[in-house]
Amino acid sequence: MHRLPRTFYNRDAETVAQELLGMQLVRRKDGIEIIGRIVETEAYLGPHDLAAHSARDRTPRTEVMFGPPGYAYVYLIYGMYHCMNVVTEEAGMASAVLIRALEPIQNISLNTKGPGLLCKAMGIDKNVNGHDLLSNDFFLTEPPTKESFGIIARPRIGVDYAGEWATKPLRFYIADNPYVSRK
DNA sequence: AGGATGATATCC
DNA sequence: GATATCATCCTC
Repeated sequence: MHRLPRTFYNRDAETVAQELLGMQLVRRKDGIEIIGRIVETEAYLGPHDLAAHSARDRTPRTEVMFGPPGYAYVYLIYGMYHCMNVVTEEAGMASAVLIRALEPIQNISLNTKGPGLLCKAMGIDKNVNGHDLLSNDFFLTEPPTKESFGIIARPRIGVDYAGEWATKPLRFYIADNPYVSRK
């Protein structure tokens, strides 16, 4: 199995968000290999993107977003759920891609339709914030067999506060996939 | 439509 | 130190 290289992540978030569709997220935990296929993502472009966490000042929470590409940015939301992002672009460019839904591939029994639920299903929490995604226990790969699919672009979810940025089509999902969180 | 639930940012 | 806010999900 071949991990995605650092150069994959060192591109603009909009491109990475689309190319992550169909890729597999692998997590090795307690001797078990958990695998999910990414079916839905959202791009957060940087400080100029009013929906991105990095649009506010650089803080301890968002520090990872400002770092080099290929690292996990994980944070607690609404006191109960975690959200997982992949940091994109070179250090200093605070952009990232939110993983919003997975199709279960291996060792997943819980619901993975939604950013909070997929983190719960894969055992992703703040302990892996800042984790290198070119590591041996938490990484992304290309699927063994490549399949073609349509990509749908829609406005991002839960960012109504972001003015004109709320309506930009930066949410991407695989057409007709039953594991997308919502249409 | 409203509640759970707590870290974080932003005020005083 | 206090409070408003949240890139969510579930139940009613």
